[in-house]
Amino acid sequence: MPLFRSLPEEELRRIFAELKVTETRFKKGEVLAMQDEPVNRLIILLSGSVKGEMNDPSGRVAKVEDIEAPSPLAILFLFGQHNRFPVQATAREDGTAIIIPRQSVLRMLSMNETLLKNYLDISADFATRLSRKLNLMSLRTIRQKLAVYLLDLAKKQHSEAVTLDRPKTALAEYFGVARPSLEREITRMEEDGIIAPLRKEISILDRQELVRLADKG
Amino acid sequence: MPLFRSLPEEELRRIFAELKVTETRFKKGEVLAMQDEPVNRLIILLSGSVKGEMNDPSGRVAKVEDIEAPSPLAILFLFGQHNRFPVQATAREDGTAIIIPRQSVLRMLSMNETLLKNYLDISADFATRLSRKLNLMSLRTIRQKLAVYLLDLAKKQHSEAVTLDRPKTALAEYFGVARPSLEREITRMEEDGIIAPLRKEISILDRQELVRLADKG
DNA sequence: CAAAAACTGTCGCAGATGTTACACAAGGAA
DNA sequence: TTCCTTGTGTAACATCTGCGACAGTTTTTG
Repeated sequence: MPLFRSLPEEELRRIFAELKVTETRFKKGEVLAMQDEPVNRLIILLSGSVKGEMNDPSGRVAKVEDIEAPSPLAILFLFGQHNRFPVQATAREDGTAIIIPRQSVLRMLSMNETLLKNYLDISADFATRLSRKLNLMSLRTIRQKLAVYLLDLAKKQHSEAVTLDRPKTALAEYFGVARPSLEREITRMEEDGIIAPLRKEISILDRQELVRLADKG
Repeated sequence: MPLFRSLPEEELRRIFAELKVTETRFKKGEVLAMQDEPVNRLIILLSGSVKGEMNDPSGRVAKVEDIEAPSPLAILFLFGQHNRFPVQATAREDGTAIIIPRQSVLRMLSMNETLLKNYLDISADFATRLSRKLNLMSLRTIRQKLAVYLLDLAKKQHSEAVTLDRPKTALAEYFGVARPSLEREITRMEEDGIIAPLRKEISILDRQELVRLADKG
């Protein structure tokens, strides 16, 4: 559990003794937090997983985000003026979570500097992901997004032959583009000799060109 | 100064006495932080203003963000694993700032709960803005973005006749679209009887339709 | 005040993307 | 295994958007 990393168990126990902390079980399909509901408590997944959905009033579901235990929900929005859940959080499977009211979180963080550091680190990591995605979404063309994404994957996987970390369907959704459009662009980059795609495996043939695309479009 | 709001001056003085805090002046055009430079200190603008730019290696400038005093820079990225400035920060005019090393920020926050709360509130507000922009960028069409943006403005300004809070040039950039495309869409929505635009003043004629667009596209 | 810079409004065309539809492959569940 | 769900690959066509250019207006600056 990243939030409590490096904390001696007795210290943790001492802190918890002073706080209002609830542990709860939830079942698959249960709604842990409604969209636009005020975030007045920190929900930390201990086990299980949760999906975040934005519901159109038209009934359909829009964007999706998955969160695996152990991880906090909406930690970036616990404080501030407009602190509301950006998505509806629904359990994907049975699991457990602990719930800490905002005021208790505040007290908890001021009780232990390591804990505070952990909290800030976790928040910053979420913010970084948010920022990265925003950068990706700001790119004009699908080709450009692909270039950035592939280079990023190659870096993470330390290889010029990358394996997509999600199905292309999900990747298209992540990019905010239509799936066939993404496929088409992959095909075109293959025709241009930049990559060699095979299902989820994509080899980078012309790294220089990818870098050029990522930088300049 | 939001970060130190509700803090008695003597308390503030007591805290500062224990920390490494530097005050600095900067001149117009000076670079306060390079893009991708590690964020190992908190920079708080006391006066003046700063622009954030992403530089393409091709020389041109990409996205822009403006920050006015009093406000911290890159507060969301001070902690965490990949803590680097997302943009280059350049002074738009002469001004002053205080600089606090990361470690001192940590100590400072654990010394006073009000200060901690302020810090978390400010962070959350930035995260909220980031999240809102991401949502906007995720919308497929310019028409949809406009709908969401106008409804948001109308809410903030408590009126159906809104005044754009930035030039259309800047709005197009914020949307990540070409300016003429934005103008065209405004014209079309006028032709459709949804809005009545005049320079920066835009009256909402058919709110229902706007809401429908914002929800479903 | 005058000049420069930034902003607004509009065209036409080329290119990028969305949409819908279909066929097939892969993987999981009964 | 067989069914069923999800993912992959491709095509044609309509639509949306980007781009460059230009003229006119407003705002800023010296």
